[in-house]
Amino acid sequence: MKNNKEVVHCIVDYGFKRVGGKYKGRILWVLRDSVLRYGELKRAIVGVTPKMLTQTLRELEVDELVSRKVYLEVPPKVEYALTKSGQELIPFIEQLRIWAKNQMEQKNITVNSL
Amino acid sequence: MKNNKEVVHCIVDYGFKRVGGKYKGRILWVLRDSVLRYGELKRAIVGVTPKMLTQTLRELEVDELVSRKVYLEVPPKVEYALTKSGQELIPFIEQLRIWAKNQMEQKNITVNSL
DNA sequence: CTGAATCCTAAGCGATACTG
DNA sequence: CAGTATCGCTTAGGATTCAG
Repeated sequence: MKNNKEVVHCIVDYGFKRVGGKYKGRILWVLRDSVLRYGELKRAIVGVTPKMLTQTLRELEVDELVSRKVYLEVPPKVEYALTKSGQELIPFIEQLRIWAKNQMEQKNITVNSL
Repeated sequence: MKNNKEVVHCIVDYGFKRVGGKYKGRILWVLRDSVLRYGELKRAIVGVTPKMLTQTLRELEVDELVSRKVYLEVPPKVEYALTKSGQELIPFIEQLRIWAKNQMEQKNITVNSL
């Protein structure tokens, strides 16, 4: 049993808690313009384990940033998409991305391509 | 000795890593329009311990989001301020804050006032 | 006043195996 | 295909004390 009492100190705090953690930002970003299946997400988010992917998707679902649609087929098919709230987050992630891009160029940092 | 090899999977990942952690967002936000001394920051960021405050400020310094100015006086006086890169981050935090405010209103969430 | 040092806990995360 | 279950590690973070 998990104790879900989250202490929110201010509005900014609340906002960062929604998109914090190791994978949330990347997941929201890859879902920005396409609905993706579980396996597609798994391949897109390099390095994520099934456990963490599922866990993170559940949290995003609870916060209503991502929706989950199950197709009753064999083999199973599940699609993930941004909700309206999730989409509203994209422009701001885009800003962060532009900022990050500039920083990385200034500091000559390159992306780790496993 | 700490191993500083940070694995960056993509640009968005890099961006979130710069502002991630429990206090970075709040610190950047309170510094948005004022230069603050260590003690003032301590009072502003409710619940932070000196260890975490110092540690977080050091990380922000290394990333060059915050500058540290020491006055050689007795008693000591140290001022923290946003750098140019840090200031460039404010619009994005502001957007996130607006988004969070809407979310909290929709969900009837209130801020924890210790 | 502005921290540093130490010790400790919790939780986030990883690896692996298994299933309807 | 889309997940669970289990175990174990690592590290972020907390509590407290001390110091220039």
